[in-house]
Amino acid sequence: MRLSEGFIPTLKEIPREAELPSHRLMLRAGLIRMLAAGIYSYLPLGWRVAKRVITIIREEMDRIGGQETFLPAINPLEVWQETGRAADFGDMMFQFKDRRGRGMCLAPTHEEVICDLARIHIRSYRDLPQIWYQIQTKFRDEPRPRSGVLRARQFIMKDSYSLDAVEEGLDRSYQLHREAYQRIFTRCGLDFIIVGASSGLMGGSGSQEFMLISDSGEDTVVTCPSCHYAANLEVATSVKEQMAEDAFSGDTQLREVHTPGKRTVEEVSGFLHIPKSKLIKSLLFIAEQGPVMALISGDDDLNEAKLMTAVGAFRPAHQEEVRQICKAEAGFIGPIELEGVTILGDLTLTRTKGMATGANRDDYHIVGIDVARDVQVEKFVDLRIVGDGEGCPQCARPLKVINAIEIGHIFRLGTKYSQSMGATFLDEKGRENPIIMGSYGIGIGRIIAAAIEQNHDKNGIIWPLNIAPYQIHILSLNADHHKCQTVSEDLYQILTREGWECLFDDRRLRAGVKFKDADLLGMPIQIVVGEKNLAEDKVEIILRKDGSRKIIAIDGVGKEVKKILTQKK
RNA sequence: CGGGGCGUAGCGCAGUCCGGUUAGCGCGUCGCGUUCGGGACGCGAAGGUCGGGAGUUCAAAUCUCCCCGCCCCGACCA
Repeated sequence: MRLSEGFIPTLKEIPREAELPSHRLMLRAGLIRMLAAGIYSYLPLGWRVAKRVITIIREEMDRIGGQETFLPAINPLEVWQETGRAADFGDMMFQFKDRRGRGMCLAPTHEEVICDLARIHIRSYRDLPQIWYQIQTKFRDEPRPRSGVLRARQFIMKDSYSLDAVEEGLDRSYQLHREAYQRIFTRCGLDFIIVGASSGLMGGSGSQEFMLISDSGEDTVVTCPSCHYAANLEVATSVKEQMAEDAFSGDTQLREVHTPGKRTVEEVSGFLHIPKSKLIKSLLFIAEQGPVMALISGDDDLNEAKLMTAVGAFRPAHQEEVRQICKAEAGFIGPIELEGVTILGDLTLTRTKGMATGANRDDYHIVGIDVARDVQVEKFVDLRIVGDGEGCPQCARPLKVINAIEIGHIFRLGTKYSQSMGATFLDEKGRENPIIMGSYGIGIGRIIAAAIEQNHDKNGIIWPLNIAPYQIHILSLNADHHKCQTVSEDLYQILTREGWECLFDDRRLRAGVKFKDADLLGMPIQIVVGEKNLAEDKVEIILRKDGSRKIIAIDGVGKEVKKILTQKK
């Protein structure tokens, strides 16, 4: 492609709306343009990258026996009501009515559609296993789209679904995907880790995420530098060291103390002169089953994902509800002598003594609590957020808490969807069973953004070879210099004929502009054709990756390019 | 949804507090000339519903109210 003819609008100045390096560079290099919040057009260069990524994904999916389909982006709301996810997604789902008034939506994902196909066509265990996948635009009306293409409202996703007759089949399908994903991300030039994850709205018995470590990431993962433990913060666990000493002993004389106006852990701890770890934070939520109180140590924070796992969907109680249920203001509430509330305690509190918490009476706290003796805890579960430096649950060495970008997620769904939608098959003995499903997603836009996050410098993008929009960028430094023009033109023709994809900067612009654009656009190889070297029938080859330069004879270019591009593959 | 910021030429911004010439600057664009290996220079030109609406006023980019859009923090996030 000639830059003089191409639609590759580069930007010298940083667009105001962009903060992340990847977002800025995607705009500056002319890969994307925003149409509305979280809704982007892919321009020719960006789309070339997307197509490369898609090709890699397609090859690896086909390799594990995946069959590509193309499913509707518009779905009748009904199928989403069957599984209850219309309500789960709520405002996240774009909804509208067709002309007959039928409820429709833009699909945020496709389990329901797959399940519908499966219940119509899968009859026998002989029809299984299956892996169906698609590469499609998905829609989610994110409450807060941000970070460019990383959290968009319309985005391209590869999603696949495995259908199996038996649990071991799911294991195999899951494993196949895991391996395919590793190959996909490796081929895209990404440096990633795999972490244990929460299944969230998807349900199912377990999932893993493919994560790319980056300060720009919106996810938080916990990793152990000593062993292989790695988990999303939502599900991560740890060994909390510091509580050992005085946790299981202390004053157990139960009594109320006057704590006027002392509401927060800070205030109460300071006022009563007891460490924060001896306080119990009592947090009131309204779950579907009714009010729930979560108890955690005063020096911990509640992990809402874990609470969700324990009690299902919930929301914080409103002020009036707190007053009504606990007879006191938030800040003075506690689990003791509390009627009609399900009480969940964090594991670390199980046998603690000498604790303090709210008295369910304004301006009073209770001290001298022996949790086992005094608190009617329904069950003790892990509810706390892991902190940096806490002990690894596997090897006890200090954990690290870091930011990451989620680029893929694989779920063992089980029978959640097949059961609610009646997707069943007959097994060898003629019994009807629900199909066992898995679901596996990859965000194409996220791969692109993540690749840039991981591969750029102050001058621009540094494309990994396999997903670079072009492999070679030829710069003809002086359009008025005859030899410069003919030699660069020849190189462009020859290299293209040899099968390389070339971007050819033949514009009538100053050299500096071309250098800057070449660095910004980030093709792996730059071939500089300029007067100086042409005097000796030579051109310069620059590797974008490390800036290394080599001056070689014009007729040696083909060989040199081949050498560089094939050794990297 | 809560908090904050922003909206003026294609892009980046000044002007708004304290109303008053013809609304500016840099980059980009177009024309002519000089220049030509890391975002050149000179001369000339085009380009604006000052996000939208209503109001106050002799007079509104500027003040008031309402609305819209975008960004950031938080909540949320298969």
